[in-house]
Amino acid sequence: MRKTMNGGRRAPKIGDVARAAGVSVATVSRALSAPDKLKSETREKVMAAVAELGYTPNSVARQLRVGSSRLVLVIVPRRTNPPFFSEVLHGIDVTLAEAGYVLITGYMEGREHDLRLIELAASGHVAGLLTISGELPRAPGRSILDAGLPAVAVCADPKVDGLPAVLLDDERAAAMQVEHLLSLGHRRLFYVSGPAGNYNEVTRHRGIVRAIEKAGLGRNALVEHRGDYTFAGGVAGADAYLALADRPTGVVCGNDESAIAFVKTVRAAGLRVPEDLSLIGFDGIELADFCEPTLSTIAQPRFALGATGARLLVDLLAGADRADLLPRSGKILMQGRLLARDSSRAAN
Amino acid sequence: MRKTMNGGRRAPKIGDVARAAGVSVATVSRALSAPDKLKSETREKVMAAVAELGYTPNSVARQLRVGSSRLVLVIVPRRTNPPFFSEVLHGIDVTLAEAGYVLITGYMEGREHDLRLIELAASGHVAGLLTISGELPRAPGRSILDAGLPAVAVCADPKVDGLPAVLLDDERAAAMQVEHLLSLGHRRLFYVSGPAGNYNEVTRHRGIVRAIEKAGLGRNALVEHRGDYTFAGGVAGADAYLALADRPTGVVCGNDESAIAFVKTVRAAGLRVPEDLSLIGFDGIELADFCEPTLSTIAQPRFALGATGARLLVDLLAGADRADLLPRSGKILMQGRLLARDSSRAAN
DNA sequence: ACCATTGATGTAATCGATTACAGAAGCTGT
DNA sequence: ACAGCTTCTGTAATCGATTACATCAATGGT
Repeated sequence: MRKTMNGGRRAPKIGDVARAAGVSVATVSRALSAPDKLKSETREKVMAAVAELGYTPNSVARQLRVGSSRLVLVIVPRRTNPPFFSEVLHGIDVTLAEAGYVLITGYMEGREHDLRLIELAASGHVAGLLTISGELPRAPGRSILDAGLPAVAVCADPKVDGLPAVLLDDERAAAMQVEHLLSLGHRRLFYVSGPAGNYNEVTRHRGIVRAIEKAGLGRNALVEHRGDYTFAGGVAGADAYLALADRPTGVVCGNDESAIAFVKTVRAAGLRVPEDLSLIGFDGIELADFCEPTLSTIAQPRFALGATGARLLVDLLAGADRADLLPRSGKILMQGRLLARDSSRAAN
Repeated sequence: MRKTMNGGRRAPKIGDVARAAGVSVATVSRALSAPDKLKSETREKVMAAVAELGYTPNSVARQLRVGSSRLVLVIVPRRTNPPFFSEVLHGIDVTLAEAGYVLITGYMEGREHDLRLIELAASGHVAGLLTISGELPRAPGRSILDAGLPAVAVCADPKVDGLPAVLLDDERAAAMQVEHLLSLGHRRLFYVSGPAGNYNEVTRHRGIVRAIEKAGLGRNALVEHRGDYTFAGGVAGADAYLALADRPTGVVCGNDESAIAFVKTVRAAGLRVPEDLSLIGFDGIELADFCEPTLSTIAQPRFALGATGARLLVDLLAGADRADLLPRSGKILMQGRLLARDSSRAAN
């Protein structure tokens, strides 16, 4: 099989350009990477030959020689919320591109497959790593960090000790959910949580409890129900809510997906939102603005989370000192934004 | 800056392994790529040293030497439906991994950024290309195909002449929408289309018209409204529908998103689905099963589309003859599947 | 007129693997 | 014991760029 298909011509190499321009390969290389070291006359001669032949440097060879790559591998878990992460990826991509890097995504699927990602990282192709779930591919006796690549976690508490992270200030954001409902006059709240032990859940739960304490309400102002951030979990939460004798008028959901399921379920049971109960979600997904009624929620700064994480990695790759970029905790917290929409209104 | 962080040790090279095992570099290389050419005793000695040192071959060097890569670049347009494509990507990823390739995704953002992708392809890092929108990054005077990489389009009509493609049989699928509603006894249909000129729209429209003709109904059995596959387009379509004096009882939507918007809008106007009108969407997105009422639709075989496209590329990369893998049209068509749910029922 | 200095370019070593070829070792049959 | 094989392993060329160092020309100062 021919290696190239464009008319049988093989890709031009630096030597071809040198010959065409009547100079040495060193001069061609310099024309491309350090143009001001050349006499402008020579430079133009080389550039003309480059354009003429359609030369693109073979960056595999370049990488082998200089030992550094312009590729950043972003680890994306398979089981995740695509609309949410697509916007985070966008922020990462734009930031990396501005800094001259190329984003490549590696999906974590499972054991055998993930080994491939570890090898990719160890193989010298990749300059740095980002993970958007806090997790990294693992294999028995091997870690993707063995290769010594700089790495940053975005949007999640890193499962790896000491990994720098950029994430939402979950405690504050959850407090904002509570404060919103309390400010509307609701005095008792129902909470559909995330899965037990989950970092987001633990942190947000703390924010909720503290906000209630701070408002001077007792612990019985909060009725909790264990959810799991899924649609089905929202349905189950609503069923539990409907079964209560004395229902709180405010509902805090762990995310928008379960909030939408909650609304759908209580409406099917004859309750009206927001007339009978006010509800607030978490995440700010697109759908939250399309559903009926539109959903009050806390929007995560998705683009900014990705962009900030990527910026941090780029600075690390440039050799900046970790201590100069990060607080001692190793975590940069970003703030959520309250979107007050139709699913919440003043208690009567 | 130190290159590695794992205690200052640099990554072991093939020479280090050779020394540790007391053999030559050629033997180490063979132990890894052609184990049966070695005496088992030697092989085990080498493998022990490999494990001991935690050696991973530098695939940048390998690639430079052998001239072939195991990376496949998947071109993903930024403006696209993430939940839909994430499942397609999954199919691609699994298939490529089985064949020993690694998937990397490149997002198309716009001119300057896309140039980076062209350079990545020309740089020797990449073995082959997949596009999931039919489009490829372009820059003045350059095409990503100049590098001569094998390429395949999935899920879309290729905008590039002669690019092999794997896509849905849109004409048949659209005909299935019509047949479903006709079989339920609806005799007049309202159609919320996709944007004018769009390949999917043109092809599906043909399927709809032919299905109606085949049923012996006249052209006036179909009322058409120009949509654009968005939520807002669905709202506008519903408004047009509501303004009709004599409303058809069957509604065909170009996709699920606009179908959901349509339902929401007509219900707000007091109509009931499916009591007053039956409706069918297109795509089979998750949400179609969560909304109220659950949406009848045509599910695209998303995983299979990705897997089949990736399989095709892998075969091409292995040197298979294009003519042996593809029909003369250059397109492999896959069938949609009817999901009859609550939004459609027998006409009364 | 000559040496020192600067600037521009060329020569060749280098990155870390793969692999053609050569050479060594072990067998077999006579 | 030796030619003729086979089987295994080692030596060194190679992939295409970058870059340290060498070379050469031009310039300036005295």
